[in-house]
Amino acid sequence: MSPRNKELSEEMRTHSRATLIAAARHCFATRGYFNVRIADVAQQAGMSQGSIYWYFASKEDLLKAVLGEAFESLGAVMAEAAAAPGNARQKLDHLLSGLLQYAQEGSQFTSIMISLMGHTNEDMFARLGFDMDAIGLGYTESVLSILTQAQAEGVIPAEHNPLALTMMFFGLFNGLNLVYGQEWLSLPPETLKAGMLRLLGVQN
Amino acid sequence: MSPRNKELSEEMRTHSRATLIAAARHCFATRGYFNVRIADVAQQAGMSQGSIYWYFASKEDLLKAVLGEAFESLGAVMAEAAAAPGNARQKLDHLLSGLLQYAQEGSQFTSIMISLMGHTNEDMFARLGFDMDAIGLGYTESVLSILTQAQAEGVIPAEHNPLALTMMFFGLFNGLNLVYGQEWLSLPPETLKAGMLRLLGVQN
DNA sequence: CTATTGACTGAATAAGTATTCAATGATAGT
DNA sequence: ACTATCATTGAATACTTATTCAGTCAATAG
Repeated sequence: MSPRNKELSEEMRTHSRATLIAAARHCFATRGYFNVRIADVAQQAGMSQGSIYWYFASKEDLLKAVLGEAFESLGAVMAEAAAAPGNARQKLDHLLSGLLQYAQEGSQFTSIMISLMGHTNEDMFARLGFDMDAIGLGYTESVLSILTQAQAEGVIPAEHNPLALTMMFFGLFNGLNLVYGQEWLSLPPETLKAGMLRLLGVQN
Repeated sequence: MSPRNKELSEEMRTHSRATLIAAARHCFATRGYFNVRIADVAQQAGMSQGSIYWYFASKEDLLKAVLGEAFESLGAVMAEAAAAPGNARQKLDHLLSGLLQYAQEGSQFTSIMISLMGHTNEDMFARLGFDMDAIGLGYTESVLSILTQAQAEGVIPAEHNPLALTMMFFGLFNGLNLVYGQEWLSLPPETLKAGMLRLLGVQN
């Protein structure tokens, strides 16, 4: 009286779950959450609609899983740059490179976040269980710590307000994704980095 | 054998149509097109669902009316700055002031556009009858003309690529709206303008 | 007063889509 | 071989929501 052994079962489960999340990420990123049908995700994953409900309670629950990964990986990029050894200028380079790379590899994440951010369905994120203030604060703090170090080292003039710089920096990064999709990444990285550094007031 | 006279009828019509567009603009901007129900717009306008279909063929047709106004008014801001008299530096100031003012007064438009741009439902705009390439090009050209003049006048170093500057500029402006909603407008206008000018490589 | 027109209503309809669930298939211990 | 277990299926269900339409109302010319 026993079924498949534990290991295989576990393996199937993690595999299917990952397949579904990847399919959902792809669909949400390319067509936007509200334009994607559960049937689309199932087809993309090569599974049935019913299976989705074996792993996720609802379409929103699926979105939650996708977004969770997204927030985490973006946060990691920022935190890594802030924690990197070296002077402020090196950390800034680290941050810019990391974000450019993230924009290329993790472009699906950014697309999804953008497609949701536009919808000021205020409590959508809250309903999903995300504390956006806390998440945003985490990102902000990483960049802020680099900028204040840069001011201390005289790389950025002291008269600039670091919080304002951080906001503009995030605005620029997300805005390029918003307006130009992947297209902005075809600009030379040096041009992009130079622009971001100018925005931040970095003296060359 | 005759109804209400023409003038009154016409008046009712334009009034109701404007009311509906305003209601739709408000709803779309605050909750995002896909989260808004026709019933919501009707309630916001204080009219019945049926009335909407007296004036608009469909929900999309209503969106089209709202977006048409949006594109036009944003284009006007850019074109006005480009056509203003004076040197490049003055035109840049004109542009920045215009956009900041637009962001405050016409914030609903920007929110709606953002809520739609996120959805890479490629042909949505085309289905609505908008040629996005042409519209985007119009905006780009206005800014581009100012930037090339600025380079000719030595206000911006010649080594910068004006198209890249334009893209980053649009990215920054839209990104601030995307990430921070109206909140970014509480930063001092001088701080914002200074940041934008730095991004554009303007020498002070 | 009355007939005619056109704006307007809101309940009914039609379409679309998230979710459920009874049935199936696969596996492995007995 | 048998059976318990659990992932999986996909058609049926339940629900949401855009759209329709038969009818109401207000205004006015005759």
